[in-house]
Amino acid sequence: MDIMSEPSINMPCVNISAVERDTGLSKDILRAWERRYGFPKPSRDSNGERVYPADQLEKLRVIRRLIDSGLRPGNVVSEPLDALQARMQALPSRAPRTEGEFTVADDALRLLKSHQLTALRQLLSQSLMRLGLQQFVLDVVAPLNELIGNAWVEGRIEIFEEHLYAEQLQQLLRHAIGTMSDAGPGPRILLTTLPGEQHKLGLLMAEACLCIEGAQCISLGVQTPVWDIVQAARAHRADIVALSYSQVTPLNVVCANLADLRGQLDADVELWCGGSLWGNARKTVPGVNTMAALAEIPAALETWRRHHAACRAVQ
Amino acid sequence: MDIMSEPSINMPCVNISAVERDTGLSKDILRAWERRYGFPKPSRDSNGERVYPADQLEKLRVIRRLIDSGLRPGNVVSEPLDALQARMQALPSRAPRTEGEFTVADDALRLLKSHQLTALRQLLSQSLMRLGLQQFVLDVVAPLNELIGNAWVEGRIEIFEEHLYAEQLQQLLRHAIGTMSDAGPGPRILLTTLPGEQHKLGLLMAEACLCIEGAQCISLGVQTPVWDIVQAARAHRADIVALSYSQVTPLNVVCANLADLRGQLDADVELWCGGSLWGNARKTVPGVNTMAALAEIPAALETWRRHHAACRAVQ
DNA sequence: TATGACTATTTGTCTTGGACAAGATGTGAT
DNA sequence: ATCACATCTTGTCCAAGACAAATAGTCATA
Repeated sequence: MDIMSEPSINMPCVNISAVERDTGLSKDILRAWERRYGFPKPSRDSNGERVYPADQLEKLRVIRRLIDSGLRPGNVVSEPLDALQARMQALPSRAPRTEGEFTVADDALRLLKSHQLTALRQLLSQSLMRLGLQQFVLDVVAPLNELIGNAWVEGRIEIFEEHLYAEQLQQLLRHAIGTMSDAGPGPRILLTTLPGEQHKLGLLMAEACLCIEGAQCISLGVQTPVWDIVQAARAHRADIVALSYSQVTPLNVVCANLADLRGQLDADVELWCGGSLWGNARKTVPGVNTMAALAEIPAALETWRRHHAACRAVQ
Repeated sequence: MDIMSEPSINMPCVNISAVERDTGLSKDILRAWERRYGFPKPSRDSNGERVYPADQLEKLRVIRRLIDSGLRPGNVVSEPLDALQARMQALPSRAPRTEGEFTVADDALRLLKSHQLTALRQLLSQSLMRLGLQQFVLDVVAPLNELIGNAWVEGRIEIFEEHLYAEQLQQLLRHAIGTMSDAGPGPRILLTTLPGEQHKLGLLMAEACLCIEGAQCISLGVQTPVWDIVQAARAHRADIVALSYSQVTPLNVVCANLADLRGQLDADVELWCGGSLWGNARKTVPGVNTMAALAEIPAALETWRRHHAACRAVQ
């Protein structure tokens, strides 16, 4: 008798910690949903502790994905599984343009989906060589990022595929940046993200664009606490602190953090913040230079250089 | 008035979630210790929620390390900080040899502390060229990691310095790995860490040692959920899934995760798990190959190759 | 002196039910 | 349309208790 063909009998049951691990939903959330929406509804073991069957875990994964794509728990948690799957199909797909420069990104996505890692690496590497780093970042990586992001919320690619993509691109960009001379005449720029922001790719893209323009980049990697950014800026006498954000962090949180950091940074250190979330943001923080796109970087650097030269002349 | 000389004024305060992130101690544990031992004793904000000052957080890190080394919470949590630091000194520190290979690590730490980034990069790069990748990883990076880790829990270096160090070393290792041919004849190895484990350096060190031995490494980066590891292993037909852990994750959690993953992975895929936490661990998980040090990797690969060749011969 | 069995203590994790603030949504006025 | 205000929603935190697994302590036996 095949053990795999009878899931309902041998259905593996797990405790609340395992569910937290597998779904990314905290214990508090799991208990709150059970109380409020009646799902999940785990059975209990001899000790009264929750035991989740595999099918509820599966449904939780679907719910997680729907919530990540913008739906609200109250609307989806209590619905049956087939209704949720129908909603998955009906998710709004953002107009996929298929213009000239985008074909590389499309090809890359196809290769990623079909797990042809070596070919993907080759395609990206060739594209980088052909276009040069700056154009590669602006015309290939940025659209590809968006493509991948869309595909993820629509459930067309898995998390591990997104991880894999990010890893490949990081290797490529890191390598390209590393081969440039690091003793540029430009400003000293401290690069990092604040706690909660894990996306390293945006940071690397910014670093690439800055290095090309001759800036001297010092990257702290991701998730540096505010206090440590302040200290690092002092220790390394940074002229500019540059942060990167993806869309996942709420705008209010970002603004609060920026205001906090601006208050603690020395006044003569500029604070730049990039990320696509500034595209349609009305909000602005005083003393912070926000950029919606990587393409704005060269102009910003030019402005800094002019301003800085003027200051020096005055002194 | 120098702001740096008065840490008690600008001492950053954090909530319980941040403490959980930084120390690896769960909210439940933090509350239980406060109830049982009277420490930590955070102040409360206007809403009655815990607010931990930086010095308590630092003490928690020291406590964490002492517990990991075998002491019990009841004996250390309620003791004053200086007594704990005295205990730290008395730890059976793995022979702080000051022999030849270690001087590089010492020099590197000095350069990091004095913010001489370029010199640090040069030192590490030269050391890599002189020793070769494998010996560099085993004899320089591993001890340096431990040095930095100790310095960090003892408050001798700042978080941003640790970030900076990790970033430099990642660049170096990534570059070195990238220049090797990636079409080795060895097993296909899927590399990643589980959610909660953010330390990428250990992963990179493992990747370096594996690639040198001719293995075909596919890195997913950090924090891949169990379910996605399983899918990735299938999609890329991995022979081995290799995980990396630093000390911050509790042994219990690690074992639970491993057992979970082992249960979901196909039976013919091996599961390897490396990390210094296996050094003094009595526990072992069935079906998981645990390694306390990177030096064990070549032998493990050799064993796999022999076993695999034998299996093929039988078929 | 070891080794094994048994008891006592320690310690991590789970439980319930309540609370609250920040975010999202709806509503009405300008 | 845009803004301010009121009203849900929802994630996170809290308290105090419970319990089982891990660990230490005790004692008897080989």
